[in-house]
Amino acid sequence: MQLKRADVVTGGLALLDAEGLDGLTMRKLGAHLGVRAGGIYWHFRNKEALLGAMADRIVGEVTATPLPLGAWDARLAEMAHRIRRALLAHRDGARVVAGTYVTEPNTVRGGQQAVRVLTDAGFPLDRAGWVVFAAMYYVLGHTIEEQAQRAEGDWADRGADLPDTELNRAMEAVVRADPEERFTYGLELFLDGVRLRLAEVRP
Amino acid sequence: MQLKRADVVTGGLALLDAEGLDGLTMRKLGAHLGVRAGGIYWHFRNKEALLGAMADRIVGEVTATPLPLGAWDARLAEMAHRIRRALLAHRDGARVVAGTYVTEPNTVRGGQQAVRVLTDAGFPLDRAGWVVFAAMYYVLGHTIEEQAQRAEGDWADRGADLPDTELNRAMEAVVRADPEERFTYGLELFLDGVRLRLAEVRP
DNA sequence: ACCTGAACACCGTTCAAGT
DNA sequence: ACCTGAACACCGTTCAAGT
Repeated sequence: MQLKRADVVTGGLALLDAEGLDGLTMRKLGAHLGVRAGGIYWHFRNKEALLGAMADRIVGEVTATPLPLGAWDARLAEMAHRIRRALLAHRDGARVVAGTYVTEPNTVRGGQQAVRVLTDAGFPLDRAGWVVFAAMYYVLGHTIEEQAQRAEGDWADRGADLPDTELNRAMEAVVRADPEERFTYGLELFLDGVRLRLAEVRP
Repeated sequence: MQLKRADVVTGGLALLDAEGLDGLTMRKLGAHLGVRAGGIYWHFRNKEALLGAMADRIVGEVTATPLPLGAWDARLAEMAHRIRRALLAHRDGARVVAGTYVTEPNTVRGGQQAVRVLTDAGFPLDRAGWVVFAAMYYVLGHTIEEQAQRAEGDWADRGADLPDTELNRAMEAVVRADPEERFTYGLELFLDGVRLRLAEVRP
């Protein structure tokens, strides 16, 4: 059976889960697919293009099922949580997605959906775009660190050589906290700002 | 003259500016320093450790000059802007810093300073840590994309193949907007949330 | 203490040639 | 159309040996 573009993406994600982003090489992927490394280049211009397609597949989970109806802020929060979960579903998923840019179909669809949630609520179109990008930066940053922490078991020891001051203990407590709760907290700070702006525009 | 740890970091940053993160190799850095690649390993355990030291030097700019006195939110905003500027001062600076973790001295000092700004304002210590990390995710995410955009001149063409709908034009307008203005807007959304939380705790 | 020389075990990418 | 074989130009890291 001949290889299709989608098979390469599927194989890439399987290899990603098995070896992580740093272990994802064209040679290993070729072996996994029963092909020499060079053969992949018939399907993808280069490794970056393949990673872009993988990223779009990961992000595709977000728009796979329709967003539940409800208040705009609940819908936006739901989207943010879905993105986080989609990224967490694959090893180094956040790093893969962070390294690619907006032009793939699922990513574009997701961005548009988020913008529409805001404009439907009365938010001006241009500022809605700014809000969506800003939120995405937060989600990516948070999840990248979550996965970095998950990868290295020795994260609890980070800063073990630091003096035991109240401040240092507070910093260490951050990385020991429940990631989901911490994610939600930061997301809500952000949404508070959006709510205020919306109240100004449409009182 | 013999090489010191600090010289390797300085040379690393010079090479980073010249070649970007992907062009920063141990061999090229060795050549730049008048040393074989292997020689660097006497000063740093591996490349990751070197990048960590470079990241801390970049971030060191933030605490180099004392924070002006004033309201807590103005001080926090000033720190965020300083971090952004420090990252922008070196090619791929944001990616370098995002790839390292909290334990280097300047990074720790900066984090502590930010936490103290919040606790001095009456914010509880543990939540202050959450806020500082969340803000850092936003700053890093924003600046990574800013620098990716700066690197590839063809960013304006991204999505040129997309249908010319109102939504797509809005998305494209985001990347064409003034980055500093966009950065400030997102930061303020975030600070609005913090202000609200502070008003709850200490009315 | 600080670095060289040389090797080890890899990379991404290209491209004539095969089927 | 789809892939092989083989090469090109690199990597990070290690380590005996030199000074």
